[in-house]
Parts: sequence; structure tokens; C-alpha cells
Amino acid sequence: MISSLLILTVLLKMEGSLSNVAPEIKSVTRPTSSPKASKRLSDSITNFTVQCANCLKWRFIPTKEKYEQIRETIVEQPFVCKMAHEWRPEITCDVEPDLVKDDGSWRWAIDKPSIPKPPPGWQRILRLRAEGGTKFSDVYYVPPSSGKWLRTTREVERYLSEHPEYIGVTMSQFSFRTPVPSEKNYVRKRLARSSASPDTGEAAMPVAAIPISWIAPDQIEDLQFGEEGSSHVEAPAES
DNA sequence: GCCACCGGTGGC
DNA sequence: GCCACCGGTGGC
Repeated sequence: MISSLLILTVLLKMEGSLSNVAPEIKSVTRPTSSPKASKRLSDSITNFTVQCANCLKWRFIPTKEKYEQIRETIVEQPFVCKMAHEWRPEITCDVEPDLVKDDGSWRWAIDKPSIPKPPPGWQRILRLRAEGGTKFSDVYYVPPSSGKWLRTTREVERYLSEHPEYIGVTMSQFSFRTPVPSEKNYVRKRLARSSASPDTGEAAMPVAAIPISWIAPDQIEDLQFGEEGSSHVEAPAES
């Protein structure tokens, strides 16, 4: 099997096309009377695509739940266009991908395979950080019937031990792995731990701001709709 | 006061 | 270099 077939891609929709702004919630909010609750339960990811193992075209996945299901087993069961029949009966490997109008507001990240589906009723939420920060994103788990956001495996363990009603929920159902942004400069490089200049006592020079770097439209096209053998198909993080 | 977001840092 | 963990804090 060609390794690139295992790539999962998350299509990130950013609000505010030319400024360094925090991501806004766009389209996955669920109906609620509380704006605050709506925000808290929303992902900053609005679209999901997966590459067909046969034709290498990228297909949109209609729901986060379906995407999580495919991601969980994509190593053992690579995605193929035929699977899209469930929601798009007309999709075959011969059908061209849906085009995304590139208005400069889309961002891409390569997701990790084999992330388990969250336990029933739990939400796994990926929140993007602002460009130029020290990290790209954070993963949170939200238990059913609770607004508590769990940030680490330790917090999940503690929560489960304090809530024995979650019978059958195990730590193997949680993963805090995050996707990798396609834009190499999205995350600020960390300074070397001993890079300060202690002899002079001077503060480290501020790092020049990294210009906003958008994926050029042609690169986006290649990433999304790469022809077979496209050199722009990225290699997976692990082999 | 709460919490979403962020940076720092230790471990690998 | 990457990742997990967690404390700080600004905005609400």
C-alpha cells in the first residue's frame, strides 16, 4: 500500500482573511439558547476531507462523526471513493472532486490516523490557536452532560475515577494527538533552551514577526485535488 | 469568578 | 524536535 494514502486532511476555515486573528466558529455550532454554550461546544474545524486510496482524490466527509469513524480505522481499512456512496451515491473514482472556492480563508492540516472515536456521548474538540503562537491546536474531551473540558490524559483519568457511572469507558478511547498545519510557519519556532546570552545580561532580541503565509491557490489545488503521482502530496508523519 | 486561550517546560 | 502537562491571565 502506498503510504500517502493514509493521510487525513482537515480543512480549516478561518474567519478573517488577512489578519492574525483567533479562529472563529463558523458552521458546526449546534442550536442552543446559550451563545456561551454554543461557543464552548464548537470546533474550530468546519470541513473534513480524506484521500481515496485508489484514485488519490480528496473527498469531503459530511460529518465529524463520520470523519472520526474513518480516521479510527483508516490504517486497516483505507478510505476509497466507494465509501462515499453512503452520503453521495454518485461519487466514484471517475468523478472529479468538488471544488472549493479559494477565497484565501482556508487552511489545511494533516491529521493523524488511528485516533479512536470518542466514547459515546463524549465530544473530542479540536481548537486552533492563533497564528504565530507556540502551538497549533489543542484537543479537549467534553463528557456527556458536563461542560467540563478535559485537557490531558491525567484529567480524563481523574474525571473517570470521580465519575464511576462511565462504565466501560477506558483510556484507550482517548487521544490528544493534534494535526500538523500545512503552513510551516503557522507555529512560531521555539527558542533553543540555552540560547539566551547570559554573559551580556541582555534580553534576547525579539524575533521578527513572521509574515502571514497563505498557501498559494495552486498549492491548495494540488493538495486537494492532486493528480495521481502529484509531487505535492505530502508524506505521512510516520512510516 | 470563570474559563478559553496561551506559553513554558520537562521528558523523551 | 515533539509532545504532554499545567499554570497564568485577559476577557467576559
